[in-house]
Amino acid sequence: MDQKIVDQTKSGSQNLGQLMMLLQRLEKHPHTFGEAGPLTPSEIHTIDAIGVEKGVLMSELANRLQVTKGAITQIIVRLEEKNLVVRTPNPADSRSVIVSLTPKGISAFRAHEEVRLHFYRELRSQLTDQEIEIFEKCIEKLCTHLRK
Amino acid sequence: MDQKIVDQTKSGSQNLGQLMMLLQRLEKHPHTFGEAGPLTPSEIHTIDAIGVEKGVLMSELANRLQVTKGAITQIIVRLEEKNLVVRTPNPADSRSVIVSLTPKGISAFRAHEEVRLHFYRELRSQLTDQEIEIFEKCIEKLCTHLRK
DNA sequence: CTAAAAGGTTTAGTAACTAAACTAAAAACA
DNA sequence: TGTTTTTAGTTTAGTTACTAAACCTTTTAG
Repeated sequence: MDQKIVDQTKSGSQNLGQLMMLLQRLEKHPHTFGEAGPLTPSEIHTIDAIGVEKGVLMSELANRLQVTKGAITQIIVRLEEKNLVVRTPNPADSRSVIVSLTPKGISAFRAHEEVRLHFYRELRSQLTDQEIEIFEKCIEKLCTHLRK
Repeated sequence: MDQKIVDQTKSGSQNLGQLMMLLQRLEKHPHTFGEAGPLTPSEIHTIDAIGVEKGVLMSELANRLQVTKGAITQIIVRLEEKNLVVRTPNPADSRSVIVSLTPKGISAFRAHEEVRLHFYRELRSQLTDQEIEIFEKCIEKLCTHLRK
C-alpha cells in the first residue's frame, strides 16, 4: 500500500543526491569568464559576492561567503594581483577596507551571470509554464528548508 | 511584454545559484554517521559510492567519484585506518583490489541514507502530490541536462 | 581614559585533491 | 612464445582553499 510512497521517496532522495553531486562537480574546475583569465570556483564565487552595485567590506564578504576573515584576505590578495578587484580605505572607518570590482572584474561578473542565465533559460525551454512555476516554488522551499 | 519573462529567468537563476551555495555549505563540514565517528564530506561520499551491495574496484570508485586513482588510494587508506572499509585482493585479477564496507562502514552508510531520506520526506510533506511529481521530473531533467 | 570590541592581516597547519613517475600484472601482437 | 602495450593501483610532491590563533589598529563603551 504505502510501499509505493516509500519507494518514491527513496528514488526521489537519490535523484536529489545525484543532482547535488552533479552541481558540485560543475563548480569544481576553473573556467574563463569575460576578459579575466581562467578563474577558480572560489574566485568567481567571490566576484559574484562582491557584486557590481557598490563596494563591500571584507567582513561583509566573509559573512556572505561564510568563511573566516583570514580566508577573505587571502583570496582578495589573489584577485587584486589579477587586477579583478581593488581595495580602498573606508573614509568612514579607517580600520576597514572597501573591496570593489575593477572593469575587468565587472566583465567577469557579467560573463558569469550570462552563463547562469543561459543555463537556466535552456532548462526552462524544456518545461511548461506551469512546471516552471512549481519548480521555482520547490527550489525556494528547498532553500528555506536548507537555511533552517 | 517579455520583460516579465526576463525578470523571472533572472530571479529563477539566482534562486538556483542560491540553492547551489546552500548545498555546498551543507556538505562542507564533518558529521557523525552511525557507529562511525565524525566523517568528512568526502569520506561519507566515498562510503556512499562503495555501497552495501558488493565490493567495488578502486578504478570503478575513481570513476564514480570522478577523481584520479591517486585520490582514491589516499582516501581508502584513511577509511581503512578508521575501520570503515577493507581491501581484499581480486581473485580474478591480481592487479586489482576490491573495496567493501565493514559493518561499521555499513552502519555509516545506513545512517547517511536515513539523513537523506528524512530530509527528502520533510520536503515532500510541504508539497502536494502533483507538485512532488513535477518537482521530481524537473530534477531528472536538470540531471540529464547537467550530464550533457 | 582605559578596557573591550571590531576590522584586517599573518602564519602555520589541514583536507582534498592533481599530475607525474613508478611497479606489477594482464592483454594484445606478431 | 616472447615482447610490447595497456590497465590497476601506489607514491610523491605540489596546489587550492580553507581554519584557527596570534597579532596589529582603530573604534566604541564604561
